[in-house]
Amino acid sequence: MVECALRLLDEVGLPDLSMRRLASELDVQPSALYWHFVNKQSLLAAVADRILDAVPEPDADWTVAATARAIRDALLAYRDGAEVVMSTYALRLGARRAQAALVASLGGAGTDAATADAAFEFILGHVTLLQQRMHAQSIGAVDADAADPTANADEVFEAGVAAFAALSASRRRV
Amino acid sequence: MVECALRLLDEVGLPDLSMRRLASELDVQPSALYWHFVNKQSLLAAVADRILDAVPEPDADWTVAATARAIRDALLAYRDGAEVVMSTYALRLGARRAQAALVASLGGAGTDAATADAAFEFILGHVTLLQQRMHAQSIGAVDADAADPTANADEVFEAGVAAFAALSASRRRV
DNA sequence: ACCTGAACACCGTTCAAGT
DNA sequence: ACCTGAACACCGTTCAAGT
Repeated sequence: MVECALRLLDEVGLPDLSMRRLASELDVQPSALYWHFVNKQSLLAAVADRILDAVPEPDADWTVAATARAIRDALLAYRDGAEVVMSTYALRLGARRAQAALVASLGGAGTDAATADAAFEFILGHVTLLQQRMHAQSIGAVDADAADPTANADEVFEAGVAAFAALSASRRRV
Repeated sequence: MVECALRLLDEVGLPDLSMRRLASELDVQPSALYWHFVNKQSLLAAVADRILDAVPEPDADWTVAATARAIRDALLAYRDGAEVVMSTYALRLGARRAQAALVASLGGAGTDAATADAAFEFILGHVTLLQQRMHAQSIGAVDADAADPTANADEVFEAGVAAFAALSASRRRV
């Protein structure tokens, strides 16, 4: 059922992922879904967890850049993946996993927890905006003369990662 | 009319900011709104621009930290402010203003544009998550024994800002 | 344990018609 | 130029009742 929701998300996007549509995809009445999940929020939280399952276990041998890229790629693997994770982040059902991976890469606990959180917030913001632009582009709701907005996404991402990696390196020197 | 939408947003939050509700607040039929805006998206884009109007003009004398804080505070000034800006960011109707301010603070054009974009993505991600947690808390949809999730938000924000400020400083040294 | 059927209180958007 | 009235095709969620 979460699998079906994940597949549907990738097909139609978050705005069109409705309980009714998911139900009909499962050949079931909409009300049937509420035996399995109390509401749509918790269904989406389960979907968000599944998306972040692709992030590898925390490992201190990974660089911040590598971990950041792994998280980014997990979010990019499904349409509107970042927005789903963001919208259910408050419930903290998954996410910890990704943050733990970042903490490990930053090389230490304690003082680096805040930096890991900040790095995670950057990644989520980055990918959400990127996926939004991808959608706007597919709709054609963008100036035709404007340059492909997703073209320099990698450059921006690397700039952000470089900032956090530099901070991490300077701390290690201390 | 945008003013009314802004006020309503702050009162009821983004999920409850419907065209129908806004219409009734204006003592008008819902269909009347569509003479002024083609759809809800463009109405929200206008609201997003209004939110970012509070960000000061680009000024090279401002530090990255100061500019970042100004943007954060503009987003925090209205309920769900960051989410509104994110959801309409693809259209690029405002946002440029905030990014220009960051570019100026980073002290230069060209090579720092990507860093400014990354910093902006961090701020948006940070505040979106913060406001989401604030909402979850007001609903009580969070473990009662968990520590106030907004408590260390400042620390996380400063850690992120420090990362971008450090990168900017090291570039200046070159 | 798991699902149906029917209802409740909503949505965004369109469009002829009014003034 | 600006708004109404009525409709269309949807929503999330609840709850008695079925099996």
